Amino acid sequence: MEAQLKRGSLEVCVLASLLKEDSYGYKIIQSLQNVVEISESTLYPILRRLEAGDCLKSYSVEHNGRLRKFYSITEKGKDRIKEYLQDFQELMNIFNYIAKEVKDD
Amino acid sequence: MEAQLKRGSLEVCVLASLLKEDSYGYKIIQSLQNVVEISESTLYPILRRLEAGDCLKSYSVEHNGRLRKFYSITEKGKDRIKEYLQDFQELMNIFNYIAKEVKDD
DNA sequence: GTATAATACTATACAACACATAGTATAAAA
DNA sequence: TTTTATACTATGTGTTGTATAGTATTATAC
Repeated sequence: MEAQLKRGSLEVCVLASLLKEDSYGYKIIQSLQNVVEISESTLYPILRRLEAGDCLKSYSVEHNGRLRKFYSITEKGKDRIKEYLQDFQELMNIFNYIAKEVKDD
Repeated sequence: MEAQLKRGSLEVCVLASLLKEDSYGYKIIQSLQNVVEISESTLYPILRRLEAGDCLKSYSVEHNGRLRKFYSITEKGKDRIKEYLQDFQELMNIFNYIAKEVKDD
């Protein structure tokens, strides 16, 4: 899958993965494996950006002597998901147009 | 609509608009108005990129003393559209996952 | 008992692309 | 005669997915 097409969706995908329960970097990657392949170099910057934008809050929990950083979604994060779902309808318009032109050709 | 979400789709949208007949910048913007709002500053770079990538060919036609640049889609351009339609299925997976998580929450 | 894999991050840098802004220039319409 | 429509080019910016590299611990396999 072309990288450009994922733009805007990956962040929201990460947000959505935190709706049911808080999680941390490594586990998020695992839990999304069936949905989309997301590497560490993609995920961690996303987590930091989302936290900087108040869509996520984080707290650290000690685990085997090391700190594990957990993230939880905020109300703003939930709003962000809703906006995405609406925006995607517009993207579907574009997709439908392209599919139609191909079919008619 | 958030700009990032359009990434990768606009180019293909322009390609698809040229399937039925050749066209030129200004007219492409008009013909896509019902599908997606695309400005000059977005379209013209796209046309140049697509031509540089051999997805489009161009030729100039004199019109009212000025040259009007027409674009026609190439086989490579058509292949590009097909790839997009496939990639979009993967994007739908992401969307469906997000919608599901929201619903279950 | 040592090498490998899994866990769990941070930091730096790059490339693609949507879009803003500005500039150029002609023709038609008000 | 001023505005609107037509029809482009050029330059620069911000976002974001991803590559690469580095750090450090624990568990598993040979």
